[in-house]
Amino acid sequence: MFNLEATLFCGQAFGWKKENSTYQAVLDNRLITLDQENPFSTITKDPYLNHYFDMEYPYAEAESVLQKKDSHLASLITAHVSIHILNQDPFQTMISFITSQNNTIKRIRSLLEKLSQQCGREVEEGLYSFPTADELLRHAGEDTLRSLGFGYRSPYIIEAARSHNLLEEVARQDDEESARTLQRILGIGAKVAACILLFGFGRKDVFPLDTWTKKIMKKYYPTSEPSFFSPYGGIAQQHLFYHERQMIEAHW
DNA sequence: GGCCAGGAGGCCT
DNA sequence: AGGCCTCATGGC
Repeated sequence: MFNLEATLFCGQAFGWKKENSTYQAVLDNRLITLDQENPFSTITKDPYLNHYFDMEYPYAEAESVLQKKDSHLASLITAHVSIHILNQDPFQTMISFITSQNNTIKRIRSLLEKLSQQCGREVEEGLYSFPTADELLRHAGEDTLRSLGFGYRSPYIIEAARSHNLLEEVARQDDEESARTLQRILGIGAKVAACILLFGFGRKDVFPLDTWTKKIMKKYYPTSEPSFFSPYGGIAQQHLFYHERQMIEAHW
């Protein structure tokens, strides 16, 4: 059991939709439908979903270590129950977080959906898979991406698709070296590289530093660095980020 | 209500 | 330090 809502909508994945009383996404050319009331039986029965939702990772232990480290995080983890880090496809993760730069979650979701419609396969009426690198390059050039609204990120996405073979190297390298490898791709800097490693390669100790998490560090941990949360920086970051987003949404 | 800056989970030059 | 695509948002 974990917090599915937080896991799906706290900014690590952009393809899930809340539809009637279900959550839906296309994963690996398959339409996945989870019942909001009872999603976990579906997940645990399906080996693919079991891995996608990272059910094999010992979250209880990681959370316990983080809770002992600091009281702020302790209360957040207690409140959130458990947020999992999804094992997403590395290529999809790379394109998604290139798209995310200087952008809002709403627009990121919309852009990636358009990209899937343009380049992916229609798995069910109106529902498209996320394209592979080859599919993307076959069905879209820089001009197509610009017309879809990707703006200056368009050449970055083409470049990343052409460089998708680097992802195999990344998988074999440690956190620091793999971050450097990713940053060889035009349009990928330190922040986007960190997101790809955490959300596409399960690197639980990578802590993406962006405008939000920098503010969070300044506010709650003015004398600490993200390495304070090691070896679970990525998990800590999810709880800190999710909480800060909640505060803003609650303000409405 | 309409207009217009400044910002949005960065990165490049 | 500035510029970049585009769009939703808030301030006048």
